[in-house]
Amino acid sequence: MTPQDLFTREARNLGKSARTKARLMDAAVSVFARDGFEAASVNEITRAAEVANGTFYVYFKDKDEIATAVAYRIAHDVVQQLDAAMVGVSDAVERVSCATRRLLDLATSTPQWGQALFRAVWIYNDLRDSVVSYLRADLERGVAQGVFTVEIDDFLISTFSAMTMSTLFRRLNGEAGPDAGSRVAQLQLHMLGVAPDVAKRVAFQALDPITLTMPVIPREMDRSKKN
Amino acid sequence: MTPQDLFTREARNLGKSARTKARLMDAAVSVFARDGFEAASVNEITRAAEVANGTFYVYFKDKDEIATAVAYRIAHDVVQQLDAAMVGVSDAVERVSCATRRLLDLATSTPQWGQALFRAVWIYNDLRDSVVSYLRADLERGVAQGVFTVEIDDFLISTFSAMTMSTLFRRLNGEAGPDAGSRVAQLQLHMLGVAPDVAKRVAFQALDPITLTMPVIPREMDRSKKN
DNA sequence: GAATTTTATGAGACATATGTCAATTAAGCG
DNA sequence: CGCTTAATTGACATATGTCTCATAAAATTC
Repeated sequence: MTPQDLFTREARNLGKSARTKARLMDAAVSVFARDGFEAASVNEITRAAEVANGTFYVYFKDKDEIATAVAYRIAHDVVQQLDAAMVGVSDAVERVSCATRRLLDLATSTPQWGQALFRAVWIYNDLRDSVVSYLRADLERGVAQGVFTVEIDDFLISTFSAMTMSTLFRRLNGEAGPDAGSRVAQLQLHMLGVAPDVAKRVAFQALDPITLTMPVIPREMDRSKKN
Repeated sequence: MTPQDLFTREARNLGKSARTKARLMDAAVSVFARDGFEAASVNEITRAAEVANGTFYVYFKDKDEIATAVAYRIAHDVVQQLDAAMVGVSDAVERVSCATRRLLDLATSTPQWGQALFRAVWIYNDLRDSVVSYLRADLERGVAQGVFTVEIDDFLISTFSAMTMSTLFRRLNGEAGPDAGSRVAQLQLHMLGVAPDVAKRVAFQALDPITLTMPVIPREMDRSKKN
């Protein structure tokens, strides 16, 4: 179990069944990250999880089921961490910039999750919507505050997200350096109509680092019925 | 043969071998567009081309070979058409806006090619570079003309392209309407530091429509040795 | 129109994936 | 410990895919 195996870590005090399921999900994350959703095979996942082929089907109906399970868990956890990292930031310009930078930091600090998140967002549209749901509010706040001078609609939001996601992609592939978050945030603010000097200052201001962590569930809670 | 079968059309006056190869390439385009590169199978391609399985291997070593052949041809043709559509446009702001809009128009006018182009650009990095090669020149021209106020480097160019490509993706999936080209061009100009009123005017100015067409090679030229 | 070269075919050897199931092993418990 | 239930296993039936090759069909040449 590597430090990347967050599900297994989370389940280490739970029953055997929960642990095996967690192992499968961690294995799925790394196989999806390496091969992509399409190319990944159930065999590859069970091999990575070090369980027999048949074990997989005890926990998941098929590849699609584990894919959605993993994708939604990752999206959920990332959104939660993002939310937590943003409490106390009220200025719209800062919030928008912060969200982009935090998302990139998080995804880069756990590359396999970052990869899986990236791939999942392309495939599951409603998942993408959930990841960017808070974005719309921040953008509209900025318009209300008079700092953004563009019309906020689905097109703008999609384009904005695409900028973030493409940066994530390049970051994960080593094509962009650690300042990529700040740089794309700056360009996004330009796009929204923020004055260049303000954009530069906010996008490059220092941010204390965070990493993706997961709760450890105590043994007592094992009573929750496993599916 | 549907009007989409551009390779077959181009090869209709050539020898049998060239025609069969063209049929395979057209079939590959539509299968790749429908299923993606990974999921596509040689069987599916030969079925679409209405040839036997073995015939495929006469012309291509494997799936990868036809994939690159198709991807590079499409990229090459699209770039060529794009170039042709831009002669006479010298203003940097107009050129940049025009290139984005034309690319989207082209790719949308032949959706299967658009899909294949989109997928290919994600997979073959050098191909992406070739598609955006002229972009750098136009961006630098704009800086020289004093109309763009950002630094032109790989990061900016990648982000810029990602905006175009994500729009292409949504356009092909019906998530964006015919004005998507103008809208994303406008946002790109904002990002580059162009004044909002200029950006709006240039991005939305009328453009006479073009569609993807291919040369018809006369029978005489059949002497070119087939690979 | 017969001979020769080019092109196309599809059966088949081999590989890998999916999902099921009867049998085996491990865990939990009084 | 012995019994019951939960968890795991891996062989197997089925399916799909890749690539080769001996052979057939078609086109070209003389």
